[in-house]
Amino acid sequence: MAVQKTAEPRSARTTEAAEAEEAAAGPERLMAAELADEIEFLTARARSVGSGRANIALKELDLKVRSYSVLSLACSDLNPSQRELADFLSLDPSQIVALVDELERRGAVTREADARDRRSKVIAATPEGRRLYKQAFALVRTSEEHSLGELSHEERGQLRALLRRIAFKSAD
Amino acid sequence: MAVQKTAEPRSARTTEAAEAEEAAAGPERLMAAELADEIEFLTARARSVGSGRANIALKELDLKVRSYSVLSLACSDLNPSQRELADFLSLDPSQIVALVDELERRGAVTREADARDRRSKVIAATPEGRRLYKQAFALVRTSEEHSLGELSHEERGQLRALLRRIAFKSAD
DNA sequence: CGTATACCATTGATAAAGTCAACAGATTTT
DNA sequence: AAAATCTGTTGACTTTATCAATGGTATACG
Repeated sequence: MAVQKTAEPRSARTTEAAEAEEAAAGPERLMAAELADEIEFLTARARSVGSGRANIALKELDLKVRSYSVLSLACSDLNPSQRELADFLSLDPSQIVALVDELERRGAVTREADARDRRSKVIAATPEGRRLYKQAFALVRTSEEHSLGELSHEERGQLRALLRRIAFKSAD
Repeated sequence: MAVQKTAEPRSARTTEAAEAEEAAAGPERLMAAELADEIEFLTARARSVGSGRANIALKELDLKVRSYSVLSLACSDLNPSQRELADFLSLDPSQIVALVDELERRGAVTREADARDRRSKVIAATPEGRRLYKQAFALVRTSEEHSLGELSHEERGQLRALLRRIAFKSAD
């Protein structure tokens, strides 16, 4: 119904500018701006669309990328502590508390006191947590596939390697 | 359960590990986790550290990456409307209102009614806004330089190109 | 023509996320 | 043993995100 024709943005033939390119129209007319060359802006936008999509996909499991990330790390055999989760996920320790609370309430993870340092608690996934993770992983996988669809396997490798270097710069 | 094995958990100064470089220990023990291979996670973390640093740098001008981005686009000669800013920056239109309000209050940008479509307002930078942008750009530049320090010029080009493709996927 | 529909900027309400200080228990340092 | 540091936790508070509703404007359609 009523195809909204986007009303020819700003480049409407202004008598004089007739020969100009015929409106790249899209919402991406601004790609010509200087900002669009800044890697940090592109990173921010990429993550926005990516995690946005992932959140939608995860909704059917009542998860968000945040809780998914915690669950994922809990499923690793690395026995992360909450502090490590906070550092790794760039979150405040208090936010981890809430996320673990929720996952624990759902029976997906457990807090077990670390024998070596009784201050910290290691987060581990329950069998049920692992089942949940499997499903979530599949959804995220599909979502990511959708987001990175245009990139070849090799290009993804490049991108991953580059991002890893800026995401985990040594202390400074 | 009772996984007391797990090789070398956290500290445990096992006599033999002494010769190794004193534990890469860092908060990045978890890089071995599956999550660390997901591009979207890396993207999220990269933008977190990046915009975090940029925000700190911009504080001396009383700007944030958000307001800086708006200002930057206002300084382009593209005459963006608020709607376009919202789309481009992945923000809600109502957030743009607040950001433009602030910049306008500071005399950095103006809202001028679009002659072609009186619903929309084009955001343009004042001379003072351009001066402010110049300073901000320098700060962001330095900050970004600090974040991407390890990447060669060529690698930055690759990264930029790859990010652009996933940040601006056509509609879907 | 006029009316219905869609759009833009704006406001306001509400939820989610981020930031910070303080605190108890545990560990390390001195 | 005392001081200093760390971990998880709570709570207050700010910022950001999300969504519905509205007035003014433009387009579509009959």
